[in-house]
Amino acid sequence: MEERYDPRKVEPKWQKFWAEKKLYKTEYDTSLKKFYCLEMFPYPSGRIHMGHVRNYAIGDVIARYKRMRGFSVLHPMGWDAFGLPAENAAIKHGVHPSKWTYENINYMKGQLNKLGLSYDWDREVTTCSPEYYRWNQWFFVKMLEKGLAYRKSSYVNWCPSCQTVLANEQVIDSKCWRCDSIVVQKELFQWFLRITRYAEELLASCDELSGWPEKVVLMQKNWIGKSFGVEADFRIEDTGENIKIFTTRPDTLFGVSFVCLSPPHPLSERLVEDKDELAKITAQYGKVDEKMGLYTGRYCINPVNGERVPIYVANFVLMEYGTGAIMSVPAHDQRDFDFAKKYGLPIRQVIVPEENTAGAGHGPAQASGRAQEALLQTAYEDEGVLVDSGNFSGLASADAREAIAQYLQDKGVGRKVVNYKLRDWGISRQRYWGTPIPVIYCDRCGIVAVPEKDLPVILPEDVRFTGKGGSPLLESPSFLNVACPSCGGKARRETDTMDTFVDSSWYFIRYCCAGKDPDIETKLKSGSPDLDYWMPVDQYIGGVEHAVLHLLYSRFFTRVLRDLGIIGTSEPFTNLLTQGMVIKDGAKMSKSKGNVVDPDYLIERYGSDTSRLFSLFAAPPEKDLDWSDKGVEGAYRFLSRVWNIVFKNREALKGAASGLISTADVSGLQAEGRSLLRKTHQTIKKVTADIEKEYHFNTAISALMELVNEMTGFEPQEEIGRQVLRTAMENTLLLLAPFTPHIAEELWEAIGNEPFISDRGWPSWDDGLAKDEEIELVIQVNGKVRGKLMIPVGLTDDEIKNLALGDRKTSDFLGQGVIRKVIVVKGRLVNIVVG
RNA sequence: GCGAGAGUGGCGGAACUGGCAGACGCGCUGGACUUAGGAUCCAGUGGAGAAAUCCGUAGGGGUUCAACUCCCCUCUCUCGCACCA
Repeated sequence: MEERYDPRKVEPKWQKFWAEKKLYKTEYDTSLKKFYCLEMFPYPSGRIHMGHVRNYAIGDVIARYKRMRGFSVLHPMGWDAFGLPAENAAIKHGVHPSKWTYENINYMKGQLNKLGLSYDWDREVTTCSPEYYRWNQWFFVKMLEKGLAYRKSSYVNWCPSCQTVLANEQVIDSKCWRCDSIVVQKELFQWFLRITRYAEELLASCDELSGWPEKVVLMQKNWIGKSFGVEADFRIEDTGENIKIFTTRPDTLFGVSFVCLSPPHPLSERLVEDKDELAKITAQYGKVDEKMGLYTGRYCINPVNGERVPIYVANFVLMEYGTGAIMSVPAHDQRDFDFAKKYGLPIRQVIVPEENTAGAGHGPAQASGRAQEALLQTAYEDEGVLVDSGNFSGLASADAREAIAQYLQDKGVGRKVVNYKLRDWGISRQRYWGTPIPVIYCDRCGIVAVPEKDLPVILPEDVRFTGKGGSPLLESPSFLNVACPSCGGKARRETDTMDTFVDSSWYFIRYCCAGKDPDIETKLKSGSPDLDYWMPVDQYIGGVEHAVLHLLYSRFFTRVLRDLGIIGTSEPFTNLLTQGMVIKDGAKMSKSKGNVVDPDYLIERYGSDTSRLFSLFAAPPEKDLDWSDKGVEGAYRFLSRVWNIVFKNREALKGAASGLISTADVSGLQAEGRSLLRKTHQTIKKVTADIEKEYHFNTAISALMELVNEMTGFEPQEEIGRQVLRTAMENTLLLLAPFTPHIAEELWEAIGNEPFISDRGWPSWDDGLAKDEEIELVIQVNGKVRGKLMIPVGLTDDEIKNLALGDRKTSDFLGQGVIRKVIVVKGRLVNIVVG
C-alpha cells in the first residue's frame, strides 16, 4: 500500500525549507516588472479567524501566481498594533498593552506561517513600535507646518463607554463602531487633519479608480458629497448683520417663509433672549426623531423680494454642513414642510409640475399661492416651472437656479458656492495605546510642535490603567512635564494620541523600504527610487467595511506624502478586491453568535492546503462564503485523490520523460491519451483565464478537478502514455501551486523533479493541442433541442446544415412543415425553423 | 426615503459576446470492497411522467429563429447612506 496523504508531515517540511531558503524575500530589482500584492494587515487581537484565512489565501494565490509569471512580487505583512482592545485588556487583566500586543503578534505570526503564506517577513511592520510611529509624528509635524493639521474646539462625537472621540466615519447609526454605545455630542479641543483641502482632488480622481469595485468608488463619492449651490445673505432687521444661508435650490427663493439657524450657530446665542429655551433646543440638536424649533422673535429680509421672514433656531439644522443656517421653503422641501405644519407657518408654492402649465395659457401656472397651498399634502421637491416668482416666473427650475444665482451675485447679496459633506478628520483620541501627538503647550509660546531632533515622542510605560476615563498619560509626570522647546520654560505635553487610522494610512508605503533599511531616514523624508518602484499597490485585498474609512484616509495620506516630495504616486491602490464575509448558519461568523470555525483546529485536522483550497473554491472572492464542514472534507478528498494518483503511478511517472509533448507525438497516442493531453492544455488555458479575469478561483479549481477526474481513470500502457500522464500531473501541480503550495511541492518532488515548484514558471498551453477533434452539434427545431450529433471540427456552414437536416431523429420533428430558415452557429448548434 | 447589488436543483455555486440551463463540489440513492463504514472506489441524481414527452433560472409581459443573459412592470432579499438644505 502506498503512502497516505498526511498534511501534518508535508506542510511543516516545506514551510521550513521556504523559510531557510528565504524563498519569498523580495529584492528591489529594476530589471524586473514589479507586482505589489497587499492584503489589509490585521489587528493583533489574539488569534486569526476565518475571515483572515480567506483574505490571506486570496492574496497568497495572487502573489504566488504573479511570481510564477515572472514578476518581482512585493508581498509583505504587518500588524495594525495600536488600538483599544489592548488597553481594555490592560484594564481588565492588568497586563500592559505592549506585552499583550506583542504576545498576540507572536502567536498570530505562527498561525500565518502555518498557512504557508508567501510573505517577505523581513519587511514586517508593527505600528506600535517607535520605529514606526515616529513617522506618524514626523508627518504630523510636516502637516502642521503646511497648515494641514490644526486644533479647534468643536462638537465632537463622544463615546461614553470608550471615553474617547470618534470620527464621523466611526459613528454608525448614532452608535460607536466598536462598542455600539450611543454616541453623544461634546465640545472639546481637538486636532484635525485638513482632508477637505483634498476634497476636490479625491473626488475627481475617483474616476481613475477603474480597478476598484464600482460600489466602493460610489461610496467614496457619496461620502465626499459634492453639491453645487448658492450662499445667500438674509439681512437681519435692526442689526443689519447678515445670516448666510446655503441652498442648492435658489429657484425656490420666492417660496421662503422662514429662516432656521443651527443651535450651535453663533447667531443663535445672540438672537435668542431666553437662554433656557435655547439650551433645550441645543439638547435636542442632532436628534433624528422629532423636529423642534424656537422662534427668536426677530426677522430677516429675503434678498430676492425684500420680504420679512421670521428667524427660528431649529434642532435639525446641521452646523457642520454649509453655513449652519438654512432658508426654509415648506412647499418644496419635506423637512421644511413638516416644520411649517407643526409651527403654523405659511406654505407657498412657487414651482409647479410642467404638465400643469402646458397649453393652459394663463391658467394653473398663475394660480395664486393660497389656492395651491390647499392642494399640497406633501412638499413638491421635483423640477418644474416657476410661478409667483417675480421676473423669474415661467422659467424652468433648472434655468431659474442659474438665473437667480446670477442675480444674487450681481446684486452682491449672494454667491455661487460648492459644498462638500466631507469634513476634516478629527484625530485626537483620549487614550493611551496610540501615537502621542507631538505637540507641547507653553503658557508663553502657546502651541509648539516637538522639534524634529526630539522625535519620536515615546509612549511612556509608567502609567496605570484604571478604566476611570481620561487618558492614562495624565498619570505620567515624566511624560507630561517638559521644557518648552521654544523658550525653555515650563510646559506640558499633549496627552491625546492619534486615531489608529493614521497608522494604517501609509503602512503600504513603509513596506516599500526593506525592514531595517539603514537609509530609512532619507527615504521617508525625501523619497527614494525603491518607493517609486513599488508604489502604487497593484492589488489590494480586504473587507468592504473599509470602503470609506481606511481607503479614503489612505488616498488622502498618499497625496500629502506626494506633496511633501516623498513619493510620486497619487493613488495608492490601483486594483481593489473587496472580499465577501465568511458566513455560517446564515450569519457572519462571530464569537457572539457562536458560529466560528477555528483555523487552528482546521489546520490541525485537514492541513492548511485544504483550508485554503476550500475557502477559495466555495465562492468567488468578492462574494460571501457559506461555510460548510462537509465542503472542507470535499476539498481534502480532492487533494488526497491527487496524492493517490501520484503514488499509484509513481514509478511510471518518475520513469517518463518530463516536459510538454509536441504535436508530432500525438499521432502515436490512443484516444484516451489524446483526450487527457487535450484536457491538460484546456485546463492550463482555463485556469490562467480564470485567474486573470476577476480572480475567479472557484472555477479555476473546478477545472483542475475535472482534469484530475480524467487522470483518475487513465492507465498508461506505453512510454508515450506515461509521458502524457506525467505531463498532465506536472501541469496539475504547477497550476495547483498557488492554491495549495505544500502538496504541490511534495508531489513535484515525488515525481522526480527538483524543488522548488514555487520557483517554476507558470505553464503555457498549445492552442492546437487544446482544440477538440470533434464537437457535439446540437440540433434544434424551432428553438427546441431535438437531436445531437458528433461532428468533426472545421466543417463549413453548408456541410453542418446538411448533416443536421439529414439527421434521422431530427427529421421526425420536421413533420409536414416548410423549412423557413436554418441558422448555423459555428461549433455549437443548428436551429431549423419550420412553419 | 435615496443609492447600489442580488434572486438559478435539497445546498454552495457554473453558464463565453443572446446559442444544449445546472460545470465542479456537497448532499442524497444504488452498487462494489469490507468483520464494520461516518474510509475508499463505481454508477445515478432539476421536477413531473411507465414512456413518448412536457415543465423549469423570483413573478408577469415584450424583443428574437433562439433569453438566466436584452427591454418594460411587479415582488423579495442584502448592503451602503440617511435631517447634507
